[in-house]
This record gives sequence, C-alpha cells and structure tokens, in this order.
Amino acid sequence: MAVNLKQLAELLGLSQTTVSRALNGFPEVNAETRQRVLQAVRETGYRPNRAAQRLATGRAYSIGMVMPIAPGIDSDVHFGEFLAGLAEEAVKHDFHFVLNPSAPEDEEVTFRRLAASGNVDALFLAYMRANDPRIAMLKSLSIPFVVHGRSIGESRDYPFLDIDNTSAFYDATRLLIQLGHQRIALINGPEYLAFSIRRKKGMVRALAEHGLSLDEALVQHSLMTDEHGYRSMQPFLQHADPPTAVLCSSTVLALGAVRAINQAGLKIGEDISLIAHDDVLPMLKPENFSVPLTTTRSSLRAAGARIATRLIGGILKRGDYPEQELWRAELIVRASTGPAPQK
Amino acid sequence: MAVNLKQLAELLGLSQTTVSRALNGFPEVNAETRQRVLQAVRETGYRPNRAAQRLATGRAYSIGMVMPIAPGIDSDVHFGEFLAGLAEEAVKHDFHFVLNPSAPEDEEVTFRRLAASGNVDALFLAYMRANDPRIAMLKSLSIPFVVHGRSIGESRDYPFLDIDNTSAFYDATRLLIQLGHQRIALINGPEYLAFSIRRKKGMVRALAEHGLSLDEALVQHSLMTDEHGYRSMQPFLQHADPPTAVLCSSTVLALGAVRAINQAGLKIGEDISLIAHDDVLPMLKPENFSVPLTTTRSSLRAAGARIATRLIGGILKRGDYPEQELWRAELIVRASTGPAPQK
DNA sequence: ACGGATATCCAAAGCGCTTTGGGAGGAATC
DNA sequence: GATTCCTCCCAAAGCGCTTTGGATATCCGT
Repeated sequence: MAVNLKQLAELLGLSQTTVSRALNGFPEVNAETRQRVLQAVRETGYRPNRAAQRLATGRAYSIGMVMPIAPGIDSDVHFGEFLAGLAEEAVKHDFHFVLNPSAPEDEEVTFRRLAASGNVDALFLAYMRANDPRIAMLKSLSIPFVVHGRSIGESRDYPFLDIDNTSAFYDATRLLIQLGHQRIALINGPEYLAFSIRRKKGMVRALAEHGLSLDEALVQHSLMTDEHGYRSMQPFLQHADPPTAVLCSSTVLALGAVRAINQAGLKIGEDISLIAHDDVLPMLKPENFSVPLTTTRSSLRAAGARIATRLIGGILKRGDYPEQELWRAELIVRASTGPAPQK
Repeated sequence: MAVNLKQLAELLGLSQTTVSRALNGFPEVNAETRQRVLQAVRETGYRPNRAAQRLATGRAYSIGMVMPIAPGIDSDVHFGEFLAGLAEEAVKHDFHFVLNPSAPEDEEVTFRRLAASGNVDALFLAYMRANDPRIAMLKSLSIPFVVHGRSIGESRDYPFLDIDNTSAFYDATRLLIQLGHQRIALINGPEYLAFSIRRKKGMVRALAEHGLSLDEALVQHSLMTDEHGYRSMQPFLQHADPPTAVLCSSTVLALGAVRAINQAGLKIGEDISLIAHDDVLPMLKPENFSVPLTTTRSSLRAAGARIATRLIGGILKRGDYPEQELWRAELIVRASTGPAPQK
C-alpha cells in the first residue's frame, strides 16, 4: 500500500538519490525536477519511513522530557496544558516523546541517561529555579535543549522561552496603583520557582516607584491550586489593615481567592480589586468569572508549541529561531479592577 | 564508544545471527553460548540500536495515545498521574510515546491516523463512556490496544484494565449503612463517564439491599476538581433533610466537600461521614486530611504502569497477560466514618 | 556403519533511507 | 578546439539490526 522511496524513484524515472535530495531541499536538483517529485509525493501519498531515516541519519526524531513527579508539580494543570501544546506541535512533525517521570532528586541522573541513550535529539527543561544547577549540567551534555522559563543569577547564554513575568506584574501593579490602591497583596506560586520570584520583583518595583513597599504579611507562596488560593486569601481579609487589591499568579489561584472574597461579603472590583495571571487554560476562562477578571495573559499551550517548534527546527536544522525569547504578557482589563475604595 | 552487534559478535567469535538469537531468546542456541553472550553484554554495556530494530522488524516500539483536550479533562490531575505510571513503565523498556492532543469530536480521525501512520504499535484508550463507539472502531483498526476502564452495554470482548467501581462503592455504601446511615449523598465524576455510572450503580445496589433508595437530590455529577466538590456539597448541607454521609468519587472532590462541611460547622466522622475514592495521588493523601479519610483505594499510577506492561508485553510477544483485568479497590477505614448521628 | 534426526551455528539478504564519490553534458574560458 | 567549471543526476555503500536458508557436527537406532 504505502509507497517507498525506491518505488517513487522508479515511478519518476529518477534515482533514489535525486528524489531524496529533492525532498530534503538540497540545492543540486533542478527546480523543475523538484516540482515533479513533489507532485508525485502528493499523488502517491509517500511518507518517508521514520525508522529508516533514524537509522540512516542517526537522529532519533524524538524529544525527551523528564516529567516531574514531585508532589504538587506532577499532575499540575499547568503542566498538562503545556504538554498539550508541545505534543500538538510534535505530532505534526512526526516527532515522538520520551517521557521520563522522575523525582527532583533524581533529575540529573535521568537527564544524563536520556541524553546518553541516543533516543532523543533534544531535551526540554522546565520549572526553573533561581541558580538552577540543571542548566549548567545540560550545557555540559552536548545535546540541544530549550528551557521553559529562565533561571535567575545564571548567565543568560542558554536557549530559553520565557514570558516577561517581571513586566507583567509590574504592569498589573501599576494599574492598581493608578486606581489608587496602596495596599496590594500577592498570592504567588511556589517560592523557589523563578517565575514567582520575578513576579514578586515586578510588583515590588512598581510599588517602589510610587514610594510604596510590599508588606510581607500580604504575600503568600503556594502550589497553584484553587484550594491554596482560598487559604491564602483568607488571612489577608482578616488582616487588621486588609489589602484593597490582590495579585494572583494563576487563574486557578484566583478561583479560590474569589471564593474567599465572596464569602467575606466583599465585592470584587469595588471593595477589592483582583488581577490574575492567565495561562489561557481552556477550563478556566477569566471572562467567565462571575466578575470577569483583569488578567496578564500569555498562553501556556502556545509556549509549549513554540518550544516544540524551536526544538524540532533545531534538530532538522530548518529555519532560524532566536535562542532566547521573552514573551510579553498582555494586560487585559476587565471588571475585577476598580478604583480603591475610600477609607 | 557504544558497541554494536557486529563488534559484539566479533568479540565473542560468533556470528551476528547467533548473538541476536541468544539475546532474543530463540531456542536454537546453546545454553552455555547464551550465557557467554549475556556476560559480554553486561561487560560491554551493549544496547541494541532501536532504530535498526525498528527498521528490521517493522515494529515502532512506541505506543500511541490521544490526549484529550476537552475542557476539564485535559490538564486533569488524574490524567497526569496515570500518564506518569504509563511513562515510567514505558521508559524502562525503551518505548516511546506519540501523544496526540485531540478534541473529543476529532478523536476517531486521530485514532485512525495514528494507527495508519505506522508510528505506533499499540494504542491506549481512556475516559470510557457508556456504549462507547471508540472500542468498535479500535477493534476494526487491527492494531493492539488496551482500554483503561470499561464501556457499558458493549460486549466485553476487548482488552481492558478497570477497577471494580461498582463493588468499591457498594462496599463503601454498605459500610455506611452498617453504621446506621440512611441518607447518603454522592458527589460523582462526570455523568457520561462509565466509572461514574458504575459507582452510582454500586451505591444504589447496596441501598436497595437494605430497603433504601438513592435520593436524586443528593447526587451531583461534575468535573473532579476541588472547587466542584465544594459547590456540590453545599446544596446537600442546605437540604431540608440533609444527608448524614457522603461518597466522593475522588479525594480531590473530597477536599472541597470537606471545606464545605467544616464551614457549615459540622464535624466529619460525627455529624457527617465521608468516604472518598482514593487514586493515590501523591499530592493528596487521605491520611493527611484534618480528619483522615475513609477511602476506597486503587492506585492510578499503578494502573498506568500495568497497562504499559501489557501493551509492551503484547507487542514484544512476551509473557502472557490476561486480556481483561478488574482490580478490586481496597476499602480503608479511617476516622471520617462514624455512626450515624441520632435524630 | 549408515541414513536421518537434532542441535548449533553461520553467511547473506534485506528493512528504507541518506550520503559519498563520481560522471555526463553543456556553458564558459583562453 | 581544448580545458575548465558548473549543473544535474546516479550507483552504491552504508546505518545496525532481524531473519531466511542453509551448513556442520553430533547422535540415534538398527
């Protein structure tokens, strides 16, 4: 049924060499010939055999990722969403995955084994921390990789895709300040993760520029579940001098925070303003909140897809992708932000 | 560095044929010779080249799964946990994944394409519904597959791994009845999923055996998030004749339910009893609840690993695995269940 | 002691692709 | 007109494994 290179070449009256070169974009083939080849491919539905390509080229056509299985990271909704983007793009190019579940303490070994196995052409790395030792290790491994996020304190000479977390929360904070808010709380992700650190930094910076400072009593770090959002919000509301606004590192956290606020009988966008970071999770749209949420938006799935594109592009030596990308999150104002209430 | 078959054969003074056969368990090789080969493998660290094996055998050594991206299913914590088990086992055997994100309405096309691509040797199927059309389709596809869960109303002649949901909730309900509970509520998973249907059935059966019936006003179906657990529990508590016990289809749901109960000022295990199904999610241990939870337990990760084992075993024609497995969930009694309160 | 099993092993032919090392033909150079 | 240089194409050699189709040697019964 499926036709192979040899048959295709015969059909065209060409050698396998020429057909192969036509398909792989080599220059030494006549434009007209190439067209004929491409046409024949369309007609026959020819698809090169990946196993044969693997063997001939030594490439694995697959990308490796270690799947974190630490409590609260694995089975994280954000992880699934990112993975969906990665997979969606990979499948288009007929790339496989080697998913390697691993506890954080075994990660280094896992990465080494994965790289040495020859089963993957590139690695993917996420959940970056400050001074993350894994990037130095990966650099030494002589296998391409892309990092989702960025470390802090490391030199910047490694390929990454990150969103500008600092700016996102800087912008969000500034908006709140412009609306007259002075006491702003933060419900952040895990304290050790780089994105949490940067978001806090952005917030601190915006406050500082207006002569304000962040009250550590108004900061909570936790896993990004809705339960934690709820539990983080409550003490803020019971504070002697409660915040008039709050920033959440995820719409998932916001879900819990909103519940706590409602329960306290406060009105979002009036008594208290709220801005969340929106990863564009399909199950949780900020516009569907009872009071639509003002957000800093950046699609996690798109990030996954983009990283797959870069990884694959690098492996196939196609296209020229920037080594470092910093996406700016969009600030989208909805009803959950309003002027600070009068004292 | 890495040694290949040819070198290994030379080293041993044997032909490639013999070495290959020794490694793949063919009978026509002397036991002593086989030992020598195995010894040499250990010493040299020989690992067969998967790409070459693929090419020679026509097997892909990879398993395909479509990753559901419907709202509330993708990025489901339960999905991630299952995937971890699957991946953990697959990586041991050097098997890859082809993850194919797909919306439910495109699933059939996706499955067909996956099967036809030749990139996978077997498929995995989950989130079974009643009369699920996908199993008939997969049977027609002439590619091995294993189903996680079971359909309802279909003939049973397909390979599956499921837990005995009916019995699990039957047992749980009976325990509650023995403790004197008469009004029992149910916070279940999505209504269309087979496991939800069976759990409800088990509950109904236990009730019926004691002359009781399930009040539909005490049943909620929803995505299994903690938020939904909370929202499902609340109306039960406000009911004119509130339940004295509640069953939850997941510890995630239980998390929300517990919150609602606490908030209502009720004591778990005294005023109201609670049993949850425990998928053994590492981030959510029933024994760590403020009142440790009575549960029906069955590890999702173990199920994932088992399915991988069966799939891989089938592909390699190794071992003999039962086509159908029904795991019994363990009923583990902790402090969240107690005698029904006196009226 | 001899034909026929039986037990072990091997040479060689693929699997379907990429890539090296030319080779034919025509244009350009002198 | 001979030489060089492109342009465009091809034959063939792998990549590292599995598997077919024998070989060779040993052992059996008779």
